[in-house]
Amino acid sequence: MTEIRVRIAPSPSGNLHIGTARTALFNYLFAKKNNGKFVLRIEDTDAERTSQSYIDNIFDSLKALGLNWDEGPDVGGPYGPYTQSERFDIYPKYAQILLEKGFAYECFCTPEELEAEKQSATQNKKPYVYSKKCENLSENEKARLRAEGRKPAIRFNISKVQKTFHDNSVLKFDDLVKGELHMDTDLLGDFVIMKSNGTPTYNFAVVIDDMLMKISHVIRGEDHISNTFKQILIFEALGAQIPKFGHLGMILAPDRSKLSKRHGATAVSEFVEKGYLTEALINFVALLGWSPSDGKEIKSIDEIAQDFRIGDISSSNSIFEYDKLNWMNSHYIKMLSIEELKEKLKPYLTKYDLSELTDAQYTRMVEITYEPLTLLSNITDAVPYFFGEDVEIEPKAQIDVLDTDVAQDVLKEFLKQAENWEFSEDNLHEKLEAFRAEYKEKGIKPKVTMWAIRAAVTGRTCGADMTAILAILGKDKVFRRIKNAIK
RNA sequence: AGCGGUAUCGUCUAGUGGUUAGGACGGGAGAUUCUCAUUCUCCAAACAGGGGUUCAAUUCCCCUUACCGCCGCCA
Repeated sequence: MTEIRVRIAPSPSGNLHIGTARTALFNYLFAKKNNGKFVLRIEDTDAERTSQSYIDNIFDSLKALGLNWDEGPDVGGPYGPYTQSERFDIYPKYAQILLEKGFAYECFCTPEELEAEKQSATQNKKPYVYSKKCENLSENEKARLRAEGRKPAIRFNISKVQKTFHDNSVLKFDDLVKGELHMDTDLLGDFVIMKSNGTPTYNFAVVIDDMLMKISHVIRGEDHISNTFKQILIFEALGAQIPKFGHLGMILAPDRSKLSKRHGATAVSEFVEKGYLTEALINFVALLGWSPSDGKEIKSIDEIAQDFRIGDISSSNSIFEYDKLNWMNSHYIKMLSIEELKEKLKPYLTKYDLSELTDAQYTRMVEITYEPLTLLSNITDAVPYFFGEDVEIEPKAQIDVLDTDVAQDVLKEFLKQAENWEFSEDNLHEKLEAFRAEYKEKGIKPKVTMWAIRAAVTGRTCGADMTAILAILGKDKVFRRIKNAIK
């Protein structure tokens, strides 16, 4: 039995996209489930669009998501290098083999000539297919063209290969997720495998690398289906073993267009900055197309791997809805321990002076404020009143609460009574309960009583547990703020 | 235009030749609470349309429609 080897092959022309992350995840899951290897390969044949910061971002994001690779540019492996730009000496050799076998030919067409072909095709409302006019150039003609200074590209001879290995022009393969797929290869057109500058095109480099790296299963987005037909033909022309293919539906934005910047975050790192937990991201994205056999949706990556069956992946596109992601994120936040939370929340509290709070106070603050968080970043706006001597009063709290006679009365009474209170949480809890009861006697709802205190102390009409807030702030600050609120 | 793919509540999905078509998010109602939130209970919400095949079709086949993707010396 041959080893299961899968790969994720991102192109570093941008930060790691959430869609790429999902593809990586499914590859990872497939490898884990089948005791296979998960390979990372960087596809940077287009130097123009590549940047080191993108490469770093891809590495960091994949790691953060827990999608650790067994072989890759940094960790190496038996089939390296794992960065295509470091493999440029490999591809021409195989192009040469194809040339010699007659499965490829040199093409001297200029961009202008090619453009003209395309133009006439669109004018005649026909799909564009390369004319093959360079297929049978004589050695003399090639020499003449070369003398003109023209550098040839190398094209793959589709029909020649198809005819050599198949009875008719239809090519079929069994897709792991979509079932049997077929295509009339006459419609494909002889595509370039080596550019005139000597670098390979995507379709060629992928095949050479997948072959050399002994990739057994290629799991990728369905936008690659038509490439797959071309790639299978290259495998055949080279006499190589053809991997199994599985094509995943795409992730679409809520408006059913491709998920892009204008829909919000697209890069994993952006989601993380916004305060999404990578565990939530992984869990959510796994549920796009895959569903657990026991119906329990909250699952760790390991649990998902256990239950993973590639054939059960939905073959349709799915829409990326924030509602569920947000719900899931808040769920994962609630599963964090307080110690973990204290650390993870710190990056979002830099605008405050945390040294104002003792560790015990900070702990308590986190305990009483984490529950409503959807994003870790929500903490920023949830806690300003824990810091500084005074507090900013929201207009709503001022007008609806503090400006009322009841509130003014409550505050004055509170000041009087609390003078002798010990500001421990237990004690406050007891005292406040009695305080509320007292006002309830007078026909003032508990809610109204507490609103007055809350508005004066926090500047808001809603927020965390009031007793704990008072205990954390301490008598001095609480009295100071209440006095400020009294007219 | 051509080619390929997909089609179950608004969204992610389960499921079956005979089911009250299930769950989750979101939405609505209520309970709890000092507020927001949490939690709990309940409710509404779907088999794209048309033909077949069959005793029976959401399920199998065909067509239509819609949507997505691909048609580069980008990946």
